[in-house]
Amino acid sequence: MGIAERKEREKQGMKDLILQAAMDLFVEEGYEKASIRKIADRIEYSPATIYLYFKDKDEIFHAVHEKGFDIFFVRMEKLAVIADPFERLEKLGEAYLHFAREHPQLYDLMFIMWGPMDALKDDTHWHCGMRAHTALRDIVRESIESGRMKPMDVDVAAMAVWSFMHGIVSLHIRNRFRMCMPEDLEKIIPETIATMFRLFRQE
Amino acid sequence: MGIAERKEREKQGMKDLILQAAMDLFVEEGYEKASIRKIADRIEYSPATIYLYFKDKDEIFHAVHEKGFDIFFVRMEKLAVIADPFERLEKLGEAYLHFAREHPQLYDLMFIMWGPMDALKDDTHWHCGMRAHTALRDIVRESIESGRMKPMDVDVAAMAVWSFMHGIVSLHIRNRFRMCMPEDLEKIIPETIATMFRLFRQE
Amino acid sequence: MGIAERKEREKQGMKDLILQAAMDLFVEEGYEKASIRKIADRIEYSPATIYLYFKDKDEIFHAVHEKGFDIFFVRMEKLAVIADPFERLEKLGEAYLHFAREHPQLYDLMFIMWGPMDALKDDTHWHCGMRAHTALRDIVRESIESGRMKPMDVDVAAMAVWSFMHGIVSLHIRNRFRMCMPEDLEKIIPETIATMFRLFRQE
Amino acid sequence: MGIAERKEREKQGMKDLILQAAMDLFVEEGYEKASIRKIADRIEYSPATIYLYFKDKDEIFHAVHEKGFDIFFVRMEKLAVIADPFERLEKLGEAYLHFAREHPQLYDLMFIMWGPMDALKDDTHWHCGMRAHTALRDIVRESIESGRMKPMDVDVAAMAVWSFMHGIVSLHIRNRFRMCMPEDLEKIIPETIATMFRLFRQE
DNA sequence: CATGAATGAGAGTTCATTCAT
DNA sequence: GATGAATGAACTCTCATTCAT
Repeated sequence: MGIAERKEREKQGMKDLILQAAMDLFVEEGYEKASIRKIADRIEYSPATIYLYFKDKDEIFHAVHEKGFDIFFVRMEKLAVIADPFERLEKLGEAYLHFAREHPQLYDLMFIMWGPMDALKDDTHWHCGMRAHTALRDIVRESIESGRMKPMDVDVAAMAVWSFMHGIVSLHIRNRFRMCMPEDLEKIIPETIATMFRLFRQE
Repeated sequence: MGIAERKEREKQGMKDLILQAAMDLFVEEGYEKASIRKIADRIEYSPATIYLYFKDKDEIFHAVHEKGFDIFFVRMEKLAVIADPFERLEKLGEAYLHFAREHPQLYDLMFIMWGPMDALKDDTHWHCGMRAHTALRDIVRESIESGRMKPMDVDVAAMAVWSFMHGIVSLHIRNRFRMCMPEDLEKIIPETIATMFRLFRQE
Repeated sequence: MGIAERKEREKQGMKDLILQAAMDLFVEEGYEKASIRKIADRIEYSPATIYLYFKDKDEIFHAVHEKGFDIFFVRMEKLAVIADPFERLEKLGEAYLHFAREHPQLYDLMFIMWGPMDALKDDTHWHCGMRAHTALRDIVRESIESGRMKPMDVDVAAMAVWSFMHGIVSLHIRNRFRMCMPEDLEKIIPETIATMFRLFRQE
Repeated sequence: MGIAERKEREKQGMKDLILQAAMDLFVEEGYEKASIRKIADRIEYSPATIYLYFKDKDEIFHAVHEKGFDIFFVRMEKLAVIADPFERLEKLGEAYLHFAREHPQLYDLMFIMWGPMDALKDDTHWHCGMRAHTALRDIVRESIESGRMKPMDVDVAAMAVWSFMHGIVSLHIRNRFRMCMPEDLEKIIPETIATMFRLFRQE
């Protein structure tokens, strides 16, 4: 079994190598300009080799996408141990920020970038987004029901929280906060997030 | 002077014609897929003609960008007549949403898309962003000072408001709210915005 | 008007240049292997230039095709002056042979080669073939009705004549008569054709 | 000797397997579009395996070619039992038609297609053609000598018969008889062949 | 001023083929 | 004996851009 296993591991390793290079390129240049050739160049393989591991450009994009959500969900699920739902929501916000700062390229890909989105293959993407959104909604509902969060419509609250978090994170990683000095940003972003959650908290 | 003036006017007219077509195309197909040839076809000139008015595709991109901010600022300035600063802030939020929904690809271009930002040409972009941000900060400050908005750090509040508005608008535009039915979105988005502003209001 | 005319002539000249090179290649290497690049190389232009004159590879193929039939029909029509229908038929056979020997590549393309034949664009091809076949049928009918040709079903006779002529010509230009010395072929082919027509003649 | 023999048999078995798949593919998609990979897929071996049995695609082509002639000759030889030479000739015509209709792409490969005939490898092809032609000539000679066929030069007659048969069959196979309905073709083709032979017969 | 003509570069993709294992 | 992995070369086609006219 050793051989088959090793082969499998090597195959996965190659896929990962491609995905990493692809991700970098997608984020650096956007989906359209990131070419199979450039991906191949970067990992020092021939373009044809890419096609041994992925059917086409779309498939690469979706694979990177999925990989991003895998990491994302692992992070999210670690918060499940926090008993107080509102505290869980706050930590979720922090985790969201950290994820975005640690994997700005992935975040970009997952939540900002236009992909091919053929509707056909969109399933994965849609499913991941759905799952994340449902999780958020559940936490928000619990928070409100527990009386720790101001009473409001659950869907509205979930949309508000996600929108705010996405806004701050995406403006940040796309460098739209240039009016602040980087060292100030380091402080003001968490502060802004904290302030927002304070507004939602039921005192 | 008459001749030179007329020539200047004609030249500007041609530039506008090109920009309008370019904007439409960027809007319809995105930056990458909007080719010079397609722009030329649309205004029934030859591709070469475009180059008499703009150095390259980048320059068109930046000109469209600027034009977008022109439209944007005209909208914003109409709100100056509103006396109450917090009400002005709320209307600003509404105006922001309407701008984004009426010109989604323009919003995309201005606030989301990377574009070919060669540091060099980035000046314009930076300047526009700065101007918008300063305007927002002023309104926020006035709102807090007038006691109509909860007291908090001005920079934090400005960042919070902008982040939220950008977040909701960009998730919407880039189709990340697919979990809601379009007709529901129509209602829930304004509701969410209203809810957010209520949280900021000093009761 | 001079300028427009000259331009038109030059444009047609370029088209002809491309078509000539394309024809050579189609025949030398077959439709599949004849690439746009090779056509471009042969006329010492860039591949992209080809696309200024023809939409795609199909269009080139069909244009060559049409050109072939143009030449073909001019030849055929010259025979209309011959009063006796059966003699006209015999001369038609000779003309067919001469056309094939003078333009073996065109003949190949028109009557042997597989093209793309998308059914969609097949119209031209179909139409040309139809026209040629109808002309043949008319001559055959006249020949029989005039009593100069043995009485038989017109459709059968037309098919027989065409099949025979095509057979001998195509085996010839595709070099399937290698068992005969070239100088013998020169004699035996016309002789065989003459013999065939003698069989059809009503003595 | 047993082992070597078995190995040889197995090797031949594998070759046959490949050839069968190749033939099917050539038949279904034509030579150019039939890729080594597709052949390999079909027999569920890897593309590399093909190269253990055949040097390259050309060699496969020629082997299929030869196989085609094998089938062809088996058919032809079955007619040897017919005593009357002219009747044998007529049956040969019928057999030729049936072979072409049952294996149209094989016929195409053997008698129409250029293939990658490197002069070098052309030997086989030439030899097969020669053999077929000689057989035909012999039958024709016998027919004439027996007085059942009109007296004429043997070479001329052989060429005429083959040309006609090849013409009707190849126009049919390459879909140049589109002016007739398929169901009409079914009747008119055999009729035309019968008519032709009647012309050759000595009454 | 406007353009027709041209092109180099590059896109995604497929193929026949090789070779270490 | 069989193959997984790899690749160079080729494919059709589109693009931004230039330049002589």
